[in-house]
Amino acid sequence: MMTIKDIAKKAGVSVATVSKVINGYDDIGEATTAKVLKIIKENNYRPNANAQSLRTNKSFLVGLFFKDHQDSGVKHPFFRGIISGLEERLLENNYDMILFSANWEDQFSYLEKCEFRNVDGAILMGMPKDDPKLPELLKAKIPSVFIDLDISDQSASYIISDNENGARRAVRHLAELGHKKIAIIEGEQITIPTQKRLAGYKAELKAQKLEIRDEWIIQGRFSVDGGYKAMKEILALKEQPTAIFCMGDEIAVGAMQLIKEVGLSVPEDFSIVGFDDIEISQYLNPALTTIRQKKEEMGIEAAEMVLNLINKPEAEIEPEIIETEFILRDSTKKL
Amino acid sequence: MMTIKDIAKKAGVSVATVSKVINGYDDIGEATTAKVLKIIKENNYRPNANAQSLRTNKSFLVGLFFKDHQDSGVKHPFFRGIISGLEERLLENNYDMILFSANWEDQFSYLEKCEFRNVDGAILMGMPKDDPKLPELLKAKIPSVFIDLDISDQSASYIISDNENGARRAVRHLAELGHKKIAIIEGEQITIPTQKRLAGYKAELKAQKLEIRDEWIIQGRFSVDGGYKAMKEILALKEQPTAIFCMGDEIAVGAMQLIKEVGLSVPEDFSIVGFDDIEISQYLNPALTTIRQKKEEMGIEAAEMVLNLINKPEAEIEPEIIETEFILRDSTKKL
DNA sequence: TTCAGTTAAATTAATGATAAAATATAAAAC
DNA sequence: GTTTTATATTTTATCATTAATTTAACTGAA
Repeated sequence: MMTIKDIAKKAGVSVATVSKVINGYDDIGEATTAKVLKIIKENNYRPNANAQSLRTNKSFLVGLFFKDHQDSGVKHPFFRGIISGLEERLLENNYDMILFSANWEDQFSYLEKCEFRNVDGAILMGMPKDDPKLPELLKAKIPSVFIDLDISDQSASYIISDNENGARRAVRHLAELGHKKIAIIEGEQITIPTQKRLAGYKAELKAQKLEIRDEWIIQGRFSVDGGYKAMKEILALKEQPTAIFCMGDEIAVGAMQLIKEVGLSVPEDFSIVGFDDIEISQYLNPALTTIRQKKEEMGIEAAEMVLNLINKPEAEIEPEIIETEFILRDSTKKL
Repeated sequence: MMTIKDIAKKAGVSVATVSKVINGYDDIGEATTAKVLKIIKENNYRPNANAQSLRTNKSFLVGLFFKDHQDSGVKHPFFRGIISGLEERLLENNYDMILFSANWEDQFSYLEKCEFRNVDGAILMGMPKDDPKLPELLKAKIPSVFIDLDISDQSASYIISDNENGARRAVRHLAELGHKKIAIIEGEQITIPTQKRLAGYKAELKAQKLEIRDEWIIQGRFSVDGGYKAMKEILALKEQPTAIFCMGDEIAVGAMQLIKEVGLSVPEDFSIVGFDDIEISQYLNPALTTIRQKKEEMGIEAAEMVLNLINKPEAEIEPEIIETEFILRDSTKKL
C-alpha cells in the first residue's frame, strides 16, 4: 500500500508538500500541485484514516448503538429504515458508521467503545431511559443523538416521532367511525413512546368526550407475543371494547392472531389501529390501518443532528419532533 | 482522555513497560505489573485503537458491505438476521463492524474503503456476480467472505444456503400433495440463488417425472412487485398451474396479493411455497409455507470464516453450504 | 574478583499523517 | 546591490502505540 512518503518520493517533493496538496492548502505552486495530484491518481493513493485520525483527532466515524428488545426477541422495527436514512446523509459528508450492538449486556460501555474507536459522534437507539451507561457518555460530552429517548444536553439531542399527536390521530379516527369503547395495548411502560402515546390516547378520548376506563388500558410489550397476551386479557373483560389502539404494529399482529384463533374477525368484531407502519403491515390480512413513523426521515435528521453537534459544538441543537402519518387500510370500520 | 503516557507517568515507569503489561509480555516484574494494572483500572484507561492499528497494521475491524436490490426498493431480507449472527461471533473476538452500504453507485470501490479504514477483512452481501469492483478487491487479497455469491480464492470464500436442495424440497412437497402443474417465479436471473433454485426446481420435477414447461417458468424479481407482476402473467396463461414455487417470500406476498384481488384464494386455487422465511411470512393470511434460510447461522458462519481467513492466511478455507429448513404452514394443500 | 547469564526495565525507532515553524528562492523596492 | 516582501517548499515536532535494541542490576560459577 502506497503511503504519503512513497508519493512524495515519486514526485520529488517533501511529505509535507503532498499533505498540503491533499488538504487543499493554497501555498503550493500550480505546477507542483498538478504533478503531485497526477502521481496520487496514477498510484491510486489514499491517505490512511488511522494516521489521520491519530494526528487530527478526528475520525469521520459515527458510532451506531442499537439495542433490541431483549427478551421479546423482536428486532427494532425501524432499524433498516433509520440506517438507510443515516447512511444517505452521513456518506455525503464522508462519514462512515461503526456498528455497536448493545444487546450483550455488560460487555462494554458506550463511552469505552466511543473512546476506543475515536468516533466523532454517536447515535443511540432502543436504549431505556434508565440505562446506567448513559450518564458517563453524556458527561464525556461525546456528541450524541438519541432516537426515541428525550435526552438533551449541550452535546446531546434527540429525534422522536410526535407520538402524542400520532396517538390522538389514531383515536380520533376510531371515534369518527363511531367507536365509543376504545381500548389501548401498551408497549413497555418504561419507554418514552409508550408514555407519550398513552398521553395522546387519553387526551383524545377526553377531547371526544369518551370514557377513559382503566381496564381498557392493557399493559403489554412491543412484540407479537405481547399483543397476543394482551388480547387475551381483553377477551376476558366482561365489557369489551369495540376498537383497539395498539401501540406498535407487532402488537397489532399478535392481537389479530388471537382474534382470528377464537373465531372472531377484524374489522367486524374489533377495529384495530397500529403504530409504526412496519414493512409487513400492508400485507396483513386485513391490511393494517396504522400511524406511520417516517423512518428514513428520522435517519436523515439524526445524521444531520450528529453532524451539527460535531461541527458546531457551541450551537444549541434543538430536539427534532417528526410528524407521523395516518395510513388508512382495512383493519378499521364504522361501528 | 488518558493515554499510555499518562499511565506511565503515574506509575513511574516507561511507556514501553505499560505497553508490555497491557499486551501480556512476561518480562515485567510482578510488582510492576500489579501497580500498572491498578493505575490502568483506576483511570479507566483504554488504548487508542487508531494508534494500535497504525503501529500493528491490525484494526480488529471487519467491513460489512451490503447492497439492496436497487430499483425494487426491497431491503435485503436477511440483513438483520445476518447482522445478529455476525455481531455475536465477531464481538466475542473483539472485532467491530464498520458498515458500508453499497447502494450509492460509483461513490467508492470496496477496496478503497477497506484500505482507507484499514479493515482486517470484509463481508459482502447482495453483490451481483459481475460487479466490476470485485476483481480489484480479490487481487488485493483482502480476506473476504461473500454471502450468496460463489466466489472463492486464497483470500476469499463464501457462505450460501443449499438453494438447490431447498428448491427441491419445496417442489417435492407440492408434488407429494398431488400437484402436477407446478410453476415457478424467479428472482433476478443474474443472482446465484435464482440459478440454483431453478436448477433444483427442474431436477425435482424430473425426479418426480413431472412436466417441465417453459411457460411455467416466469421471470421476476425479488420483490413484492415482482411477484405481483409475475402472477399476472400466470393468470394470463391458457393452461394454468395449480401450484407455484416462489423463489422468495416477497415474491409470494405479491403473488398472493394479486390472487386475492382477482377473487381467487390460496391455497384453494393455488398452492404457494416461498423461500427465505422472512419475518412476515408467519403472519400472512394464509401463513406461508416456505423454505427457511438460517440467517443467524449464516451470520455466525460468515464471522467464523472471515476470522479464519484473517488469522490463518495459509489455510484452505472451504465454502460453507448451509442447509435450509422446510417450514410447513397454510399456503399449500392437497390437490 | 571477574565474567557470563538472567531478569527487569528504559531508550530508541518506527508506523502514516498533519501543523507549525523555519528556510530558500525569487521578485520588488529602495 | 542590498534589503524587504511574498511565495514556495522543507524541516521538525507530534499524535498513541508497539517492537527492537540497549542498559542496568543482580546472580552464580570459575
